[in-house]
Amino acid sequence: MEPKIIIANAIKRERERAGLSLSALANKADLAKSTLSQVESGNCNPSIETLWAVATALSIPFSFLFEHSNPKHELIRANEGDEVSSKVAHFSAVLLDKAPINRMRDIYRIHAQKGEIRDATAHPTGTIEHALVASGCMRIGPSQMQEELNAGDYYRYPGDIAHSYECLSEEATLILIMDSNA
Amino acid sequence: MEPKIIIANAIKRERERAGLSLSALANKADLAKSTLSQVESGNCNPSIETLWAVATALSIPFSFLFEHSNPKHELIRANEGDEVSSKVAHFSAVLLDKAPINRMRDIYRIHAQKGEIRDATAHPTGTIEHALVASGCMRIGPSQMQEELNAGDYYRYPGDIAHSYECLSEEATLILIMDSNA
DNA sequence: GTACAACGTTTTGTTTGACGAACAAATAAT
DNA sequence: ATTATTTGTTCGTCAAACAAAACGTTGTAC
Repeated sequence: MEPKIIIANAIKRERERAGLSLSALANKADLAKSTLSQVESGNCNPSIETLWAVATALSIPFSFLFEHSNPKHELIRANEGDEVSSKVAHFSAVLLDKAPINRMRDIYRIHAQKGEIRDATAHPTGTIEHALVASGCMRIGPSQMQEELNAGDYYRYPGDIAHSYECLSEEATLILIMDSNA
Repeated sequence: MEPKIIIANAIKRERERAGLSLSALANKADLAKSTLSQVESGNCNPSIETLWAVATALSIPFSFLFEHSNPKHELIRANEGDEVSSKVAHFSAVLLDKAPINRMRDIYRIHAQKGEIRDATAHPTGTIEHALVASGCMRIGPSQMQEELNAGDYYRYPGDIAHSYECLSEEATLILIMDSNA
C-alpha cells in the first residue's frame, strides 16, 4: 500500500483514539489544520517534520504512524505464517509479530510438566503475551480463546485478562514473551 | 535530536553498509542524486515518498531510517538461568532477558535443515539478536563468538555485525528475536 | 602529460507541500 | 430563533523539496 495512505489512516486512528479533533490536534502540534486535513485525507506527501510534530503531539512513537492495527489475538500454526525472504534454501523464517516501539518485552523460557493448570491473573492493561511452544503440547490462552499448541505453534493473545497454561504432554517447553506497555 | 539529522545519519549508514555510492542509490531509488545529497547532509526535510523510495531501494524496513549500542552477548544453556518464582511446581520459568523500553522487537520462527551456512549481514547499529533453539542443534553467532546451541539453549549476541546460522542436526527450529533501537 | 569516468556538492528552475483565510456545516450557547 | 463556537474542507500565496545540469574533485586509463 502506498505510504501516504497508511499514514493517513494511522494518524486518523491515533487521533480519534486520543479523543482529539482535527483542529485540536493541529493546534497542539503547531500545524495549520489545513495541513492536517490534507495529510489525513491522503492527498499530500507530508514531510518528516510535519509527521514528527503529529507524533509528538499525540505522544506516540514515531513508528506508530507506519503501522496498521494488529488484531487482538492471532494463532500461527507451525506450518503457517508468511515466510520472509531468505537467500539460502535451507532456512525459512517466519515473522510472527512486528512490535511497536515503546513496549517492554520480557522473554521467558518455561518448562512444564503434566499436571494441574496454572492460572495467571491479569497483567497490566495492554499486556500481550506471545507463546511459542518449543516442544510438547500445551493448552494456552484466556478462557474464551484457549488453543491447543504443539511444537512450533505460535499464539498471541491479550495478557491483561485472566488466562491459563496447561501442559498436555508429559513435558513441554514454552517460550513466552510478555509484551507490556512501558 | 532532530528527526532530519537522525534520518540523514541513518540513510548514510545503511547506504554504506549496503556498499552503494550516493549516485548508485539515487539511481536505484529513482531519485535525483542532488536530492539524496541534500537529505544525507541533513539540510532538507524529506517527504515520505522520498524516504519510502530510499528504504525500498535499500530493501530495509521503513523504520530502520529512524534508528540510532551496547551490544554484549550472553549464553544461557537449557538447564541454566535464574528461575522466576512460580506458584505451581509443575512450571518453571526462566527470564532470559529483560528488555529496556523504546526498543523494537521482531519475533521470527526459523526452520533450518542441514546444509550450507547462512551468513547474515550486519543489521542496524544497536541491534541485538536473541536466539533460542526449540529443537535440533545449531551453531549461531558472530564469527568471533559462535556457540553451539541445543534445544532449549538461549544465546544473545550483537546483531549489528556480520553473523551466521548453521544447522548441525538434520533439522532444527529456531526462535529468533531481533531487538533493535527505535 | 591528456582523457575519461565516477564521486559528491552546488547551482538553477520547476513542482509541491505548508500556511493562512475564507468557506459551509454541524453543534453549543444565549 | 439567533448568535456563537467548533467542526473539517477549499483556495491563493509563499517557501521549500525535488529534479536536471553544471561544477570541482578524485582516481584510473591510455
